[in-house]
Amino acid sequence: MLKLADDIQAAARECVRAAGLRVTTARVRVLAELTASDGLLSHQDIEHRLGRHPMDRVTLYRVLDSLVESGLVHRVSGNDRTWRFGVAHGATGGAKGAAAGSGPGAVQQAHDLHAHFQCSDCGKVVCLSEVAAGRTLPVPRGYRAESVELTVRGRCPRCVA
Amino acid sequence: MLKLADDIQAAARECVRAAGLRVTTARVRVLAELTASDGLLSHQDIEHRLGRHPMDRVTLYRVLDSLVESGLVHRVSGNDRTWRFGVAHGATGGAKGAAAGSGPGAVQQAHDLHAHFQCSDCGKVVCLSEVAAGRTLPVPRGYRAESVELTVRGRCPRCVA
DNA sequence: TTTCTTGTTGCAACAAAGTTGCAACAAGCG
DNA sequence: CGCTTGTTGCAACTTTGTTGCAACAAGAAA
Repeated sequence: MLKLADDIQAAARECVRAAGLRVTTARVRVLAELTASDGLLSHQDIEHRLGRHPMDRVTLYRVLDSLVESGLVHRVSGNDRTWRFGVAHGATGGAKGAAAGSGPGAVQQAHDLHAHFQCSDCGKVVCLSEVAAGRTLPVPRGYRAESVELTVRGRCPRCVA
Repeated sequence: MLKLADDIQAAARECVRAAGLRVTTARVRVLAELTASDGLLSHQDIEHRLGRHPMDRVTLYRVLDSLVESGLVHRVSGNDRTWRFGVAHGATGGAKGAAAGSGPGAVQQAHDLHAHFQCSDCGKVVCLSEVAAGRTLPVPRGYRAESVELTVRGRCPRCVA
């Protein structure tokens, strides 16, 4: 357990450095937390997970900003008006995969096609790995499409009951 | 022009009543404003459009709530963390064109497949009418899909330049 | 190791967005 | 016309995100 946590921590540190950012404890902790989670985390989720040794709200905002900007993390807005953050795949180099195997949702693709699932009950968001949606979509003339975001809404296993 | 505005107003009034809600000026004004707009409107947009004779912020929140709950209006969250509101298709029975009655019955339309376009520059959101996306999407086992939301991001005609 | 530079953190104060409780009011019904 | 009940507006509050600034630490160089 602690071993795994250390692995994630180390991988996170490596990622932060590789991204050309200064390796600060704040960044490493946040990235590690995101890596350890199975779903995307809201700002508040992260604050909770930091438990004791909390970090200033402002710092968390700025840390997330820097991680997103550097491409290590991506940001998704669910339909509940809150941002959620998750590690951009490829970023962690499989830090978690090494320990957990590549289960469902292990692969995330380019930013071009985000596919997510959000539970309409508990609000949890997870990445859907391989949803092949038509890449070319008809938009009215005059509009220029750049990317597509696809969100499936429904119940997660926990809330299906 | 004023004629058209009156038509929209009257149609809105009719819709509110058909939805089983009390016909109040606040509701009618908001619904008319949404009907008259070509794109979706944020909370703030609506406040602006109310111009003089503004309405209390709280009231606007509650009016929008009631309209959404009754199915007259639908709510979309763009990627800028704000909700936008638009008349649910079929709700106004084409009030913008012909203000006659489409009868009491045909009020609500399928929420199943929302397709929207959001300009990454100015943030404007419009409904894409006929985007046929595969209805069946593969979700991990244990999850139950209920609806799909599809958002295309790019540049609107005004921001393409 | 020590020192220096520069990006980062935490604090305080602020701004924006949304919610709650309550008294006054008006829509719809008889 | 008057009654009942849902609606409105106000004030106060909570949540969420931002800005300016002084203190601090990461990384590189001495």
